[in-house]
Amino acid sequence: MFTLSEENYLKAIYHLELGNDGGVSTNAIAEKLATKASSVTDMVKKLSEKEVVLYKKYKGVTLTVLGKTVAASVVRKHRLWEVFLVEKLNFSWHEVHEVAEQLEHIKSAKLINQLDRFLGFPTHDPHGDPIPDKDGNLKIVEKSLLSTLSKNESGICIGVDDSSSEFLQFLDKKGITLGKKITILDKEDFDDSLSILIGDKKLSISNKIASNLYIRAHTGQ
Amino acid sequence: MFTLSEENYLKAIYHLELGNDGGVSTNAIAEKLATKASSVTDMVKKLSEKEVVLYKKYKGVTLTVLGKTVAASVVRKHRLWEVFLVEKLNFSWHEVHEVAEQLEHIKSAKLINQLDRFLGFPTHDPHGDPIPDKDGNLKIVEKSLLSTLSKNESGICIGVDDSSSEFLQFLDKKGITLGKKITILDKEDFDDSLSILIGDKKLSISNKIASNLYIRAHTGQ
DNA sequence: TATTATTTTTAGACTTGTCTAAAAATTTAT
DNA sequence: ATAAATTTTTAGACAAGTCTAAAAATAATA
Repeated sequence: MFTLSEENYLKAIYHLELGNDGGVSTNAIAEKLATKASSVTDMVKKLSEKEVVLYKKYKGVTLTVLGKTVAASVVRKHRLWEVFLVEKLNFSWHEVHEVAEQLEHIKSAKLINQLDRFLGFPTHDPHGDPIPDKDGNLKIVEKSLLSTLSKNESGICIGVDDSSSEFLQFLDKKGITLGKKITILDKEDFDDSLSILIGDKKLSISNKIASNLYIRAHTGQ
Repeated sequence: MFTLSEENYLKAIYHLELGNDGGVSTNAIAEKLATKASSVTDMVKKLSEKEVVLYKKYKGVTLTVLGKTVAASVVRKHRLWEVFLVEKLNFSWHEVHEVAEQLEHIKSAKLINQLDRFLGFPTHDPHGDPIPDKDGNLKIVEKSLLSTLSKNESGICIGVDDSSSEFLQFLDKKGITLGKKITILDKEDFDDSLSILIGDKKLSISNKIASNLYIRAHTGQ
């Protein structure tokens, strides 16, 4: 069994490993968890003894298979709870993270299995991130940043890169939500801003926005 | 803000105060929380500084108004989550306590308000215990132990005194659930066992069982 | 009321998770 | 390749919450 703190470390390492390919550095973990490098060293030693990470002094850490399973289960719980909050309790997508950070540590296999069923076995959370299955496996969906599409191409909005509360609220205001079809009407060479069609509305968005929106290719119609 | 431990102490004192009228003793708290008297003394001092309990050495503790509010809010959360688990996630009433013990510490006013609405503003948990409202007030329902009814009297089963897993599972097996009408067919002087009618079934139950079931008087029919 | 028994508190220690400051290792740059 | 900069680890300290063992206060009893 793992403490709340241990679970948070495993989750942080899990997320960092998805970005970087090699081992994860002490400083990277410290930054992610808003703690100090010395604290990370201490904890990483403990996790190493529990055989959930591989650790060599000064060489960073990697999750073991066991560690990856534990981390994925925490992520699974986090994302299922996010779906619950949005679908059942009328939270907006920018409000769910903080609460899910607490709920993800509740220990009960039955709870999470029944929650999964109650929600209809969702595959993605309200930000478009995939929900690991019971074995910790993620369904990979082919996705591209909106900013990489060319004029007249279109796709379905399936997620965000930056999921900060500010960005999500901005998207709400503009009417940009998951599942909506987006078509590039025009690209401005000058500042790389885009003119897009979303639903039946025309919008102009900056390149910064377009570089934070994930799109699934939309074939036909 | 209160820690998980502080909340558990406040909740324990809250429950003990409902039984006893005067102050709550150190040993009583220790027993309830399965901890040592010395630990209780330490914590009680801290709670006293935070002005949630009144404490005089060797004289026991009492909740302040603030303390009572905090404790009631924890109990409210516990019981709402229990309703959620039973009504929405198909838990049996004997399975909910352990999980609710964890969920009751999640901090989010919006979460609990929305959960309350989602559940249809329930007034009682799956064991028949009343759910405090937002201000911490309980709706008192006139209730009597089944063992105090006389022959031919009847009532509605509204709760249990002993909510141990074993007892709840026993009731399940016998088909005794909340809301069911119970009529006393006969009382046995010899061992105070009862012959009762529940639904359309006749049952014989011991006095020990009858002393753990709460009944609301049932007028008419 | 004096003595015994019980309850409660104090004192000191331990664990978990964190921190600061300093030392050691590694990486970068001259 | 040596010096400077950065990263990481160690050493020692602290707060929260718990424990054991001993001391102090209260309650019960003869």
